[in-house]
Amino acid sequence: MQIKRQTVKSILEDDRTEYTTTVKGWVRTFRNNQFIALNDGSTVQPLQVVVDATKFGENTLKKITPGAAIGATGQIVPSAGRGQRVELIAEHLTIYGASDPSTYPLQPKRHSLEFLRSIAHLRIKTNTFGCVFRLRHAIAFGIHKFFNERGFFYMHTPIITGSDAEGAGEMFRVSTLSPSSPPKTASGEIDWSKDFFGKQTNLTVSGQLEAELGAMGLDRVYTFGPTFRAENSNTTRHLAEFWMIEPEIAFADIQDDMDLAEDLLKFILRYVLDNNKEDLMFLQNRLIQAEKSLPQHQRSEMELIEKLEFVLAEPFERITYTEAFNILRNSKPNKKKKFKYVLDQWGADLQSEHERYLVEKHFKRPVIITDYPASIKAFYMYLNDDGKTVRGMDILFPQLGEIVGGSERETRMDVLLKRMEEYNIPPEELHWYLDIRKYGSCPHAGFGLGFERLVQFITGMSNIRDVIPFPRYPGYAEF
RNA sequence: GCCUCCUUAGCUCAGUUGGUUAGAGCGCCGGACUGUUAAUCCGUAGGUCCAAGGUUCAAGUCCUUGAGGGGGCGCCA
Repeated sequence: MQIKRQTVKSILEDDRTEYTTTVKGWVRTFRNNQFIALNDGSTVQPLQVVVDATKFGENTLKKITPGAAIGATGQIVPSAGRGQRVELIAEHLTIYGASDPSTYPLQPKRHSLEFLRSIAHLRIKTNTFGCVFRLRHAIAFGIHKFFNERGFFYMHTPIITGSDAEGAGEMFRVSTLSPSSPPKTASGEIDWSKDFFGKQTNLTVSGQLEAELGAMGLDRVYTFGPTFRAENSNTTRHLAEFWMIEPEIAFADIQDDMDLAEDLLKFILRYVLDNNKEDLMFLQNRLIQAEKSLPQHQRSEMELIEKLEFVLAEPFERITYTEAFNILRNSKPNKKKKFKYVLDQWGADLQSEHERYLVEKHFKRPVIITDYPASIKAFYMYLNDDGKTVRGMDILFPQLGEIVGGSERETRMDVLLKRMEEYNIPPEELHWYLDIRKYGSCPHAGFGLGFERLVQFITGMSNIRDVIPFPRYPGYAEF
């Protein structure tokens, strides 16, 4: 008789016992020739499958090894041992796929994250990465839920772009021309008009400009898609391929923009605390274990869940660049020249050491900095009446630095054209972007949220390469 | 791109001022085990000490170059 398969999660959440069911998953350990810890990905918790060795042949028992894919049918009963509430007494066992223990790289022990990164195709089977990727899903789902509940429309902006004026970084070229013998023009240069799209194209670095077009008709939209930066960035918080959320709201100013961003971040924290407590608990314990070997002053001040609840409960600090600059200029590390970059001139960009001082030492909470000097921000940000600051805002988080960057957009055609000229962006490149200032322009604002950085913050994973299944970064594009 | 640290068994690591045959835990392999929780117990095997060159009577250990990895910085999300 075929019995419908249940997930481990649904069995563990069910109060009933004394019923027959089927589970399928992967063996984590097989203890005492008797107890299988079975994980099926539905939860970090394993289901204990109890095997009576006398009922099954040696041929079957020998294949129950770490990593093997098996199915088990039997009674769910209250566990006779400690450590789990219920267990399954196996009546039938099916070996779907054996796993050669002499070569299987995952042992029932702690592996380094660096080693697991080198076997990214298998690390998904571990508890740590199971938790990370379940949380990654929950965060993505929560983001869609948040925007849907607020009447936003999910907008798909192009991944291949013919515009090279997005201004957010170095781009990857997309081309079907032969790299060794591309067609040439009469003057000997590569003839891009012969390329697939009839022009030079790249992978997008941002969907913002197209999202602005969307907001001018749909009122409130958001993008959630992959973005690509060909920057040679070697840090724990940069990827060459990452996912970004970019809402854009019409009839809104920078205050509305900040409110939206803070609401979104808090909604997501609430959502994962409500729905992924077990995964968070596991990652929290993992961090506590990892920090035991560190000296006291290097350990986290708060545990993972405590940190998430703290950020959820407290309002983000909102200050202008000028206020931040003054705090930093008068700060101890600045006066004692402990900063690598000592601040003295208004207009200087804040370095990560400054951002971390504000967030981790001075305010001890997320900080939103607004009204940056125009010279260090993008051309599309609304120029304030002072003529030297723009209505941009960055949200800074502990450890990560900038997690959100946004602004109220420049809507005045003359000002926008002047700013583009300063940035050497030819107006004809962005004629469509300028058109929305010509036809029914209105105040609007938006921001970009780095998805992986949010996943990093919530999971506590220190390296961004460990919160995306198959990371891409300079020199690395495996799997 | 810059700075810095690291690379020893399948994994995680130890290896003293350069000195005999390079060690441990886990894993693997063989055996025991019907209430285990990274199970436990007994036994065996397992090494191009990242690579090349150099210094030295002698190099895992010192020097040079290269490769790979970690962390920090810059760029940003």
